[in-house]
Formats: sequence, C-alpha cells, structure tokens
Amino acid sequence: MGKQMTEMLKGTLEGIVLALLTGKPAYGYEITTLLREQGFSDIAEGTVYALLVRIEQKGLVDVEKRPSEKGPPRKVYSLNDQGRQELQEFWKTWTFLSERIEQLNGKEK
Amino acid sequence: MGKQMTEMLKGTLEGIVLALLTGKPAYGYEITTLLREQGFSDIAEGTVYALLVRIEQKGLVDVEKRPSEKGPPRKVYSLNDQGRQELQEFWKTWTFLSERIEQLNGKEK
DNA sequence: ACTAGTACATAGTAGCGCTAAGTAGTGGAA
DNA sequence: TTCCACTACTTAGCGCTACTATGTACTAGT
Repeated sequence: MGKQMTEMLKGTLEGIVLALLTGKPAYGYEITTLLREQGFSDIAEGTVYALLVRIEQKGLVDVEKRPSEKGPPRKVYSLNDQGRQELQEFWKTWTFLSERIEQLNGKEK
Repeated sequence: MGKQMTEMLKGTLEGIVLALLTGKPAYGYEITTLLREQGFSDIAEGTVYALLVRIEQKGLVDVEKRPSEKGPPRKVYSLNDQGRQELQEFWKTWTFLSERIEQLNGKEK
C-alpha cells in the first residue's frame, strides 16, 4: 500500500467492511479476498482480522462459528441492527467529507 | 468532531490543505478559519499547525514570515512544485478510494 | 515428509488528529 | 491600568487505526 492510501483507509475501512457485510454474512478470510479483488490489492490480513475483532467488540456484528472443509473453522460475521445504524452514520460522514473535497477539486484550476 | 470524522480526516486533511493552498498562499490561522467556514466547524487549531509543520518538513511548501497588524507575525505557506506533485497523487488516491466506496454504496439495497 | 492453500490471532510500530496548555502581540472595555 | 477578546503560533501527550511480522491449526496434493 502507498502511505497515502494507508492513512486514507483509517476511518473508511471499517465502513467498507460493514458495507460488504450488508445483505450477506462473511468470514474474515473471505472478506480479505473480496477486498483484494475489489482493488485493495495488498490489504494486510492482520488488518482485517483486527478490524473484525474491533467491530465485534463494539457490538456491530453477530458471529457464528462454522466448520470449513478446507481448514480451521470459520468465524462468520453478520451485520446486526447496531451495525446497520453505524453504517448509516458512516455514509453520512462520508458524503459530507466527499462533497467538501470534490468541491475543492473543482475550484483549483 | 465526531469520532468517525476524526478518523476519516486522517490522510485526507493534508490533501485538503494542499488543495486550499493551490493558487493562493495562506497562513495557519487563516487556513483554520477557512476550514471552519467550509464545514469542518470544529477542527482543532493544533491539528492545523502540526500539519503545517509536517508539510513544511516534507518540503511541500515554501514559507515566508510576514508581520501582522493584529498580532504576532504570520507564517505564510505557498505550494511549491513538490507540493503540487503530492497533491496530484492525493487526487489519484482519493479518486480510487472514492470510486470503490461509491460502488459499495450502489450495491447495498 | 513437504508444500500450498485455507483460516484465524496478536504483539509491536508508525502516523495522524485531538486535547490541553502555553507564549506573544494588538486593541477596546471596565 | 487592568482585564478581556481576538489574532497567531507552538508543542507534549493521548487514542485510534493500518501495517509488519510471526505464530497456530487444519486439509489436500506431491
């Protein structure tokens, strides 16, 4: 990751993961793969797992352990009501910020 | 500031300030005021000054000291070539990130 | 036995915005 | 003339988050 991207992900990655979880539950390894496919090609595994621990402790997701055919058991995370609410606030904050920034983009030159 | 916004500003605030500096030089107090007017209503003064120290040390801006009629001398910052280059990279990173996130926004629901 | 892929965990580090407290200068109100 | 408000800049310490690095554990193929 570039250093810029690393800093920018602070505060947005949580929202991104919550958004990924909307509709369909997922487990850590799966989420990491998804993120990498969607362009965050060198997201660190540890980053994702640490984030998942965090959002679980904040009570934004429900967790269920399920056996895997190919390795250790998976921890499947699904968004709960509190998580959905947090996600909504994420969108509000994001929209606000991105509007200001886009405005600055227009101004220069 | 909400905690979400605080985290989101990490990595974007520097770009925002660099963008503000495009075209017209400005000093710290002025930049803080500008940011507050543009919606970042409770940006901490210390945050801005610390950021200015940082971008000066990274060599992204030129600094000139000018007397003020109303207080201590001002430190006027202007974007230099390296700063303009950094700003360009900021836009690239921002565009990439915001496209991914906007895409997620469309997907849900 | 070895390797690769799947799956999760965590201690330590760096970077950045915030808090809080300070210094310094000017002008107006009490 | 004392006090306050505004202007203007500085900096130590804190909390949060992504990254680095390393480890554990299970399965399947060679």
